[in-house]
Order: sequence, then C-alpha cells, then structure tokens
Amino acid sequence: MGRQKIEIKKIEKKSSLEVTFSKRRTGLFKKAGELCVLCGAEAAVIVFSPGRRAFVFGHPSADAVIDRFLHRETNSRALVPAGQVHGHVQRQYLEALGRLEVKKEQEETVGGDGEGGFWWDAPIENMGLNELEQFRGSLEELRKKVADRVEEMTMMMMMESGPSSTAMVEYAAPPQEYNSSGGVLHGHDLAAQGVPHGFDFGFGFDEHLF
Amino acid sequence: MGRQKIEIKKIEKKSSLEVTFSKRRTGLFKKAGELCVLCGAEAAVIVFSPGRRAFVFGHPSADAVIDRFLHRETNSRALVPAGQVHGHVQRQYLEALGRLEVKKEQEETVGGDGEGGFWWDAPIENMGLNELEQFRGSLEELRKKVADRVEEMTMMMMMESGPSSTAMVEYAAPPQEYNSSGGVLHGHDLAAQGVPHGFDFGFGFDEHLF
DNA sequence: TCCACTATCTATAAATA
DNA sequence: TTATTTATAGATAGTGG
Repeated sequence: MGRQKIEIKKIEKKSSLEVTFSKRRTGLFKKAGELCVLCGAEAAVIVFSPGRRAFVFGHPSADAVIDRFLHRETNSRALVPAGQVHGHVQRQYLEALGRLEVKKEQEETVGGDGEGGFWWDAPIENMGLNELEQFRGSLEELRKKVADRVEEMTMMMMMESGPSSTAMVEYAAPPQEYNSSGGVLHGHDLAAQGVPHGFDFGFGFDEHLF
Repeated sequence: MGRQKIEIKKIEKKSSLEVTFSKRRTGLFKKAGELCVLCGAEAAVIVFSPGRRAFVFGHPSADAVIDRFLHRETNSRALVPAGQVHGHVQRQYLEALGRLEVKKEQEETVGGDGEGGFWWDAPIENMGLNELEQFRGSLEELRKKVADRVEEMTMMMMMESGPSSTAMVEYAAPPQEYNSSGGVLHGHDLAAQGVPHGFDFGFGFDEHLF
C-alpha cells in the first residue's frame, strides 16, 4: 500500500528500514486494538526491533494474555511456529526426499498394475456400498491431510526468507488429547492402520499472501 | 476498508463478529509476518477469540519471543523490575515449556525412521526454498489426484444406491452438506464479559525501553 | 441442527512507499 | 502529502465437531 508495491523481503537501506518498522509497528498495534474492541478478543503483541528494543501491546494487558496463553486454559488451537527443530531433521528430510522420488515414479505407472499402485488406486468397481463408503471416507481423510500439509507449506514459504523460517502450524488438539497428541505433523495413529487422517479442503493463505 | 466504514466498537451481531474476527486475525498475523521479514524483527502475537480459543503467531517462534520478553534478556534499562512483575508468569512459562518438550518429542518420533511415516510427513522446517517449492508441488499433485478420486467415488456411490433408494444417503462429508449460514445471536460470549467496551485507544500500549 | 470458524467475491476504506 | 496497494465490510457458503 503505497506509491509502489514492495517485495516482502528484508529492507537493506537502514533508514528506510527504521521508518518502515516504526510505521508498520504502529499499524500492527492499532489493528490489534481494533480486533480487541470489535470482537471482544484479548490479544498481546510483542515486537523486538532489530535494535533489540521491545514494544508491547496488550489488551487487557500483555501479561494477562501471556499468562492465559501459558496456562493453555483453552482449546489451544493455536497457530505456532513449527520452526527451529533439532539436528537430525535434515537427515529425515533427505530420506523423505528419497521416498518422494520413488513415489513419483510409481505414480507414473498408475493404472498399470495393481502391485505398484497405492491403496487409493484400488479398483472400486467391485466394491459393495459399505466398502465404498469406507473407502471414500479414507480418501477424504487423506485429502485433508494433504490439504493441511499444503497449507502449512505455503505458510512456511511465505515466511521463508533465508535460512530462518517462520510458519503457522496448528497446535490443534482439544485439551483432553493434549498429552497424547497435539500436532498437525502427526497422523501416525491412523497411518498405522493404513487409514489416512483428517479431511478438509480449505486453503488458507494460498494465494493472496505477500 | 471494505464496503463501508465501520465504527470501532464491539460488533453486536454474532455472525458478523465471527467473520470479522477470523478475517482480521488473519490480517494481523500476516502483517506481523511482514514486519518480521521486512525489518528483521522478532514478534509474537497471541489472540484469544471470543470463543476462547488461542491463536498464536511467532517469529522465529512464539515461545522464543515470549521467553525473551519475560526474561528481559536485553540491556536491562528496564522500567519494571523483571522479577517482581513477571516472576509468577515466568514460573508458569517454565511449566509450559516442560509440556512443550514432551510434545516435541512426540513429534520427533513421527518421521523418525524411514518406515512408518509417509513422505508428506517429512519435516519441512529446514527445507530450503527450492526444496519447499518442489515438495509443495508434489503435495498439490497428490491433492488433485485424491480429490478427483473422491469425486469419482461419489459418483459411483450415487449410482450404486440405485433408483430404489430414497436418496437421502447422508454422504459423510463433502458433496452436499447443509449450510449453517447466518447465525442468530446466542449468548455465551464469555470472553467479552471481562472486556471493557468502547475504548479509545488509550489502553495497552506499553513500550519497554531498554 | 447448532457452534465457531473459514473461504470467496466485490466494492471500497485504510495503510503506507 | 498523495497515489496506489492492501485490507477488509458485507453477503453468502462451506467445514468439522
């Protein structure tokens, strides 16, 4: 919004950066305040400037909101960064990449023979109604899993700006399930049964972000 | 911004409030993200919906920023003695951290070894931009594939029910669901109770100088 | 069916380069 | 200060629980 469009990447010119920081921080706080008033929400915003100064907004107060958050006294369906993860992830990723390649090849031969295909390519022509219904449910769950994953990745990519990363991931999980599971990156439980998890077809920040 | 100007005061119509909350929260997070990228800042935003759910944004992570804020890990020219005001919260934070650690461990086991996980569960946190893009492409492909498959099956099932069935075969999920459009206001807006109405922007601003 | 969001489209108000 | 990009009000539909 301004005389010209800008790319969302780090501003190099120090003076511009400072001006922008100041203006946008103000705008951010204002919007947070409006959200609170308009919707009766409670919110806290903490911003550290590149110069390491802390700016805080809070309603009813930053501490109150943080406190409430830390208590997780709610169905934390929080969006939190999936960020900084442990060292061996890199290796995991490489392995995953490997599997990915395999998958692609398999996909190319889809329809060919039953052996190389995936469960979702099973012939449905001969299934009974019940079987079909179940099968479809599984497909839908898989679809959500994938859709969620795509969304998550989109978020990550939006924020991606070098080696550091930001993303919003659903912390999901109602309170009672908290101790046993609670991340979108899961889905193992069902996977073990050969049944993919969840479903949804909403893409959030798919197109008009940044 | 929008079809018409609105006053910044609590929205009374519940359905509008919910829609507005969702949209503005999204916008707020986006702006926070832009501020971080543009200015190399770190920020956390915590929002509690009137429905009392927590939504959190953070870069590099909400916990990191909150931690930094609570510990005043900056050149302490703090206006408020950290220990005094925040001691309580700090302890809670540590407790929360503990829970978090547990969660992380669980997450780590997901993609742990080659077997058991699916490729789409690969950790994306440390992927580079290119890799992310590729990965996302694959996910999108899969998503389409699955979506098509679901559609095909839906068709099949409709045929399968045949001309005899009384049609109302509640399809478990997507094809045609009822809609829940506009809501009558109900009233258990608990969160709003504790929130002072009609504020004029004199609240909550708090700059922590260091 | 209700609840609490989330998505999408357009016209227009606001943020901001 | 503006010109211009963006966010979002309003209307409506869809989602998962």
